[in-house]
Parts: sequence; C-alpha cells; structure tokens
Amino acid sequence: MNTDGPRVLVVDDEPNITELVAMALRYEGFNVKTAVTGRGAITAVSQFSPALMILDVMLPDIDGIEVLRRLNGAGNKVPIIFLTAKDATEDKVHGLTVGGDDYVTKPFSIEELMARVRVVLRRHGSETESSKLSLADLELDDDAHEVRRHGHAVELTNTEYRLLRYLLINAGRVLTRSQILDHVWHYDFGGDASVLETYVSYLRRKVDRYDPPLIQTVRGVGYVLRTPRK
Amino acid sequence: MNTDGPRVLVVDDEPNITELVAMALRYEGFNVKTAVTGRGAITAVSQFSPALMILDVMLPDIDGIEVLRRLNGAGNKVPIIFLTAKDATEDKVHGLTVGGDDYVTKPFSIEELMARVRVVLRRHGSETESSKLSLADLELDDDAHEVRRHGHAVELTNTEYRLLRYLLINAGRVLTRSQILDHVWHYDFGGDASVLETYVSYLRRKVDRYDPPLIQTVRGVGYVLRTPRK
DNA sequence: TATCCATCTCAGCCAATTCTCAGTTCCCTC
DNA sequence: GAGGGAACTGAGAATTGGCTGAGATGGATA
Repeated sequence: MNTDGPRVLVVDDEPNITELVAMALRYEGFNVKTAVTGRGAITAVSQFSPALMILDVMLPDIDGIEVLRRLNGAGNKVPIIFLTAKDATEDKVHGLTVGGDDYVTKPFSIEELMARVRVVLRRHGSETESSKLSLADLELDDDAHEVRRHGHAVELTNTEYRLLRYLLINAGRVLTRSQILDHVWHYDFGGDASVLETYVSYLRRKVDRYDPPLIQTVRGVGYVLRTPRK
Repeated sequence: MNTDGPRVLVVDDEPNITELVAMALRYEGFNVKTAVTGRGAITAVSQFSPALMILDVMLPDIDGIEVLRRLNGAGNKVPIIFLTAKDATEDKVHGLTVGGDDYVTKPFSIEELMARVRVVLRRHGSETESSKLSLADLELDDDAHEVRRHGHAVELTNTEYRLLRYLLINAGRVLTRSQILDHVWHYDFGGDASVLETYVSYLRRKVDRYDPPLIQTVRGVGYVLRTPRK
C-alpha cells in the first residue's frame, strides 16, 4: 500500500469517523495515523510530524482548541482542519480559520473534506498541484470555487459543485451510484438514493447545455464524465 | 489445483454461496479459504492473511460491518467486498466504498463478482495490471466500461458487456452453455436457457461485424472467443 | 416571524433492457 | 438429399431504470 504521500494525522474519539477518514485518505495516497485523545494528538504530532492534522473539536480529555494552543505554544505550526458538531462551538471555531486553518461541520461528506485537505496543503506549500481541473471546455477552480463552461461562469450550489468535482476528478472512469453517494453525500445520509438523479438532472441543466454533452449515464452502472466517443 | 495465486477469504453462512464463490475463484487461480461466521472470519484473517475478503453483511454471530470495524481496530487493512441482500441493509452498507471497498447485492452473477474482485485487487495491490482486456482488434476497458472493435466504440448493454467480458477472459477456451449461464446470469436465474443465444446474436451484431469473426459456436458444446484458425 | 434557498422526496412518464417464443436456417448423420 | 436436432434471429411482452417536474422540509437570514 502506498504510504509515501504527505503525512496526515486524524484525531477523533469516534473510531467510526477516524476509520472512515483514514481509509479515504489512504486511498488517495496519504500516509495516515490516527489518535483518539488530545494528549495522544500532541504526542503524535511530535513523533509523526504530519503535514496536516484533522482534529475533532470535541475530545474526551483536552479539547481541540486547547490542543491547537499547546502546539502553538511549543512552536509547532502544523495546519489543522477542525471537525465540529453543527450546533454549539460555532463561535469558538470561527476565529480559527484566520491562521489558514479550516473547519468542516459534522456530518460532512468525504468529497468536502478531501477538497479542504487539498486546499490547506496547497496553501501551505507542500503541494505543487494546481487548483484547477478541466475537461474539454469545462473548467473548475477549487480556490475560487468557480465553474466555467464554454467560457461562461456557472452558478452551482454546494452539492452540485461536490458532485461535479467528484465526477471531474474521475473523468473517464465510470462511477457507480454508491461510490458517488458515499463520496458526495454526508456519511450518515440515509435517504433515498434517487437524490443523485435529481442532482445529475440539475447539473445537466446548468453545465451540460453546451454542445458536447459531458455527463453520461451508463445504464445499470452509474455515471461518467467524458467527451463523447465516436 | 493451482493455489499460488492471491489469497482470498470467502465468508457467508450459506454453504451454497461460499462453495459457488470458492469454486469460481479457485478456477481463476486464487488460493481460497472459507468461513461461516464473523468470529471465524476474524481468526481466518489473522492466520491466512488474505489479500481480499468477500464478506456477507448478514452473519449469524457478528455482522459484516462489525467484522470490518474490529479488523480495522486491530490494524488489519484487508480490502473487502461485501455481499448484501437487495432490500434492507441499504443504509448499513452505505459509506463503504469510500476506502476502496465495494459491495455486490444478492443475487449476483459470478462474472459481476469476479469483475469487482479484479478491480479491488488492482486498486489495492500492484498497480501493474491494467483494466484493459483485448483480443485481436477487440478491446474492453473496465474502468471506462467501454468496448472497441477495430477502433470503433461499441455500445453494449450490461448483460452484453458481462457476456463479452466472460468470453474475453476465457479467450481461446471453449465455454459450455451452462458455464456461461452460471457465470453471466444471476445464480438463481431460472429462465429459459435460450436467452444465451439471443445475447450471442446481439453481440455478434454489435461487435462481430468486422472481419475476422471472433465469436465462434462450438456446436453441441458452447462458444469460444478466438481468432479463427486456418 | 416571514422569506428565501438548498436539499430532498416522490410519482408519473418514457425509454432501454431483458426475456420469451416461434419460425427459420444451418449442420450433421444416415 | 432427407430428417432431425441445434443454433440463429426477429418481434414483441414484461420489466426495470432513469429523468424530470412539483412540492415538502428545514436551516439561514433579515
């Protein structure tokens, strides 16, 4: 297994979450370690020296904010993506994004988290990858959170953007419905899988009205983004 | 019997299923072990250390999800293909394709399962194997779910695709009707065996219109895919 | 509280796919 | 070359899968 990508430390007291996130990160080639407590996080940072930490604000012993404070106190500048519950803590975390850190509210979707991971790593210079993705005359810019088709800017909602992004990253590869649902929708989404169809329909209307239709249905399997074949 | 291929562990409480799957895997050169309980699966993983596990979600003692959780907890990263009933479980299995794991709903066809096995092993293991199969000027690309003949893309339905894929994997080997029906159709397919002829006819029309005809009938036995011999 | 907007649910419609069946053709044997 | 079994193919019935419009829900904002 590939473990020579950037090191990422994942800290949460729920093993379900750390596992989910760790698996997704490993799959993308990151070198991942996990911890379940604030204290564990601090030791892991000094031993593992990760390029990025994903840190739950709510932890059994020392909370995430305090972990950040202690690390800063010790001169440790590792960038952090905080995980927070939707309610509470809102204001506490708000002041945190100033330092280039970021936060994601639970429940999040994997695509959303991965997008933030890339943005933060890019900002901190450890990645030279550009923030732009494209296929034919479709362009997507992560930093600007902007999509263009045929030169025209297209307004997308959050979910539409995540869906398009996931399709674009995997351009040319057929994605199954469950792959898409698992990556683009919140990890505890338990609803009707037909939302996906609704959103594909939205996307087509917004970005696929120009000529070569790029979003293709593979009946009985899933969807692909690609230039039409002869 | 060839047992030096990758190790695969098959776990299901119905012996019919484990046997069916085990036989198909052995036939393709895998080294197979089976288990009937969640506990059995966990011990087997540590003793047999398989490259892949095929795991029923519904088990008498510990369910499949819990098995995954415990293995992960113990730092065991074996990739998994889950087997699930079509109804229910939708939400339980949800979120599993994130780490590169996958699932197949019962009743499945062997060909479908084998395709997933290859995909998962390719993703997790040596990147060496490509997702492409070919014979003469016939090409099949699993990632894109795309077939080309003589350079031209060919539109195939799902069943046509599975059939062609099965013939292509076994190119040069004569397959009997029942082998084909057992592999390409769902294992509880109870219909008329003449569907196969219909589908061979469809395939010939779509992919075998170019010159050297590759799909050959072996009268009284079955079909082969091969370049015609002089 | 009222309003807006993103998200999700659902049902009706349409089209593609799968399967059945019957008539025809092909091939082997005698 | 006749007969019979096997395979091929076309037509259409049954089923499934996917698309879309309309509207419910719920969170955010003013």
